[in-house]
Amino acid sequence: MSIINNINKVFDHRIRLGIMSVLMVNEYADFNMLKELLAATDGNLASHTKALEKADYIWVEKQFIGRKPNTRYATTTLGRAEFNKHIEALEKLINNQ
Amino acid sequence: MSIINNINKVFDHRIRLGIMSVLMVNEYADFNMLKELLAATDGNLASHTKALEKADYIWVEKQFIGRKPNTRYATTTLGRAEFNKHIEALEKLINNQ
DNA sequence: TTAAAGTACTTTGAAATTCAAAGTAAAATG
DNA sequence: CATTTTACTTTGAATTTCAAAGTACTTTAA
Repeated sequence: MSIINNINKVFDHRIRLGIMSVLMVNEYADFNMLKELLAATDGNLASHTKALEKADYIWVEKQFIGRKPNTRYATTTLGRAEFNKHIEALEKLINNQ
Repeated sequence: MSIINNINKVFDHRIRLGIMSVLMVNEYADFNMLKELLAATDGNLASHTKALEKADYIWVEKQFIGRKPNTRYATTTLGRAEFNKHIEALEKLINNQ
């Protein structure tokens, strides 16, 4: 078992780590909120949210606000658990291995 | 300025994060030590050390131990500084953004 | 009222990155 | 001395990342 064993590949990328960090403290965040907070381009953000969706770490809710489409994201139970595991592994790696 | 502004792209990958973590607490680590600690394949480890070298975050010393070649790595001053910045940014992101 | 510009995403495919298999060269083993 | 092992490096296929372009409206403005 290596020292990076519990570091989750899905959270390797800073944008995905950022999305999760936002969603750990906000019940929901919509596309534009994430886009602004992370300074990501549309296409880029879409692919990273899709990767987290595919892993079943976040889920997506599409609705209309007034006449405008709105896409918002939230963590799944699995996502929260995996994120916590990842953070713990990160701390262990950095502080004492 | 986004919430992931000081997250360093070079440290996004778990193997590179692992290499740096090892080298922050060990003055030197050789190829085989890193390979074992990180459970990486030869080619994979070589490309990640090369990436850190290219960024000037680590440097490489090639010597012979007895009759065998030995490649060992150590952090640069820049590497240590950038790693510390990264860790600080990670903590900020995870704990309060 | 309809043309132009903006919003909210999604799709696309080129570019960059990741990865392990294969290669190299010398050492150790039998 | 033939074979295997060690210590890496090279290679290029596979995967991932990225932003430009596309889609489907809505809003503004003439």
